[in-house]
Amino acid sequence: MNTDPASRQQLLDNYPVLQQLPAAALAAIEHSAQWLQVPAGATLFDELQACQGFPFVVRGTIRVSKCAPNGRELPLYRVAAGETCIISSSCLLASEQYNARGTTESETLLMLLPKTVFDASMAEPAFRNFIFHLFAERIAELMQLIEEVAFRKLDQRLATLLLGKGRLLQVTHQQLADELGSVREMISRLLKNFADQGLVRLGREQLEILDPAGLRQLASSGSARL
Amino acid sequence: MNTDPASRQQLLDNYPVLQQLPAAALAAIEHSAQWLQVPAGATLFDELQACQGFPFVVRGTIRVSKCAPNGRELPLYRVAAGETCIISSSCLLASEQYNARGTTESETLLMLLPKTVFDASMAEPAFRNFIFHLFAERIAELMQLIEEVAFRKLDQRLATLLLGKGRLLQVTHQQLADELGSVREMISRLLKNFADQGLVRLGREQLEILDPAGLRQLASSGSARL
DNA sequence: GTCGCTGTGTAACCATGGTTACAGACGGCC
DNA sequence: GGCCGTCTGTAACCATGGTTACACAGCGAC
Repeated sequence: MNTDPASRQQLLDNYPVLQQLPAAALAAIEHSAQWLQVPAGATLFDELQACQGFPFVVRGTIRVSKCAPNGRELPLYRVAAGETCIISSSCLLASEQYNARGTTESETLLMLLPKTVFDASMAEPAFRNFIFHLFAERIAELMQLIEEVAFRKLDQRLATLLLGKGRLLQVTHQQLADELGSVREMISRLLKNFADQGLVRLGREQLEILDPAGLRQLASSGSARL
Repeated sequence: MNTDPASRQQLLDNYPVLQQLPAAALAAIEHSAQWLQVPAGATLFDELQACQGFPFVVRGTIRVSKCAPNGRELPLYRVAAGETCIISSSCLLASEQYNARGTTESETLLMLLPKTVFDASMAEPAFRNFIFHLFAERIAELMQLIEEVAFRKLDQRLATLLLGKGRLLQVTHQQLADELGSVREMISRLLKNFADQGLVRLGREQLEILDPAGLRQLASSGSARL
């Protein structure tokens, strides 16, 4: 198939497990895999769709999210280069339909492995272990997310979101809202609050963090609203 | 170790995968496993605790849930005989701490496999596949749960909960509240609503479903509150 | 410049659901 | 019967967060 050598090298660099496979197995994968170059914002898969194949992300990231009927959207996790999409794995293994949506966040290059070849590859211990360990790691993230949406308040979640991304963020309120499964107006409201308390300074499409410690405290404990 | 023959047979019946293992592997498991007979309501593991071992449930069920600081509790899933606990698997594989609580729902008999032996067993393809497939199946349930708590309203969730358990339920309002991560008063309120609409009839520690179709409709679509 | 798009500020309103605080009902036990 | 514990009913209140509806600011295209 179309195998641009540079991309192939990137694939192998990002997924070292592929080099641990027997030559024949790797050849089988490369022979039947389909390469896709996708622009930012494209929908790779959606709810109720059958899973076509297993994606290896070579460049870019995929954002996997649940969508509410009214258009709100809650991101579940992201798949960066070298990682795997547990929903895809899960669907392929259990032969189920997708139960979330996957969209590209930036221009993305991926190699798509057909279900039959994915199944065959699972016979390889190295490959199986690779998938398995990423599965295990992602579980904790999902648990964390459940706890977040079920029990934590929006201002706490927002504060958490703002932390650990440097002093100056280039984001719109809408993007923050999407990240939390909320709406723009709520974010504006809460951010204004934060600003009033001297925690942040607001600007068009940007946000300066003035008091990380204060934010951290707000994130973990009680709120101070409206 | 203490291996009551009847329990051993139950173990093998519930976990056929064990019989597919080489005799030596099974022997190793049986040799180092620890049997536990636990009363109902006992806490098997809790958040921030290291994972001691991998449980095979022979009789009874384990309820795994997230706990909010204020005492509210949201069940994530249950582990019945023959099933596995993905949090335990995940913790053992990733060497992480637990991030949820596990309690027995009834008197429970389980066989606990130490981490070292669990790791060793993962070398067996049959065992690995067994764990893996249950992993895959549980993922969808967790996604479903995230969608529930993030987007669905309490009356819809309650209606869903009531369905598919027969005409006459023996439950207290408190138990229903615990099942949904809510509080007793809300459940009473909503149930009274349901009763006013002729969907159910209420009684002490019991609940008769009069109009399953109506409930189903409410569960899937719009509400009618207060 | 001005048109128009995107992003922001803001206020009023409303739906949801949690909290507090009782009263009473049922049933078991003495 | 009387006492007590559990379960239920209910109402008032409040916090959270989503909805609606604007006004306006920044900025690029023309």
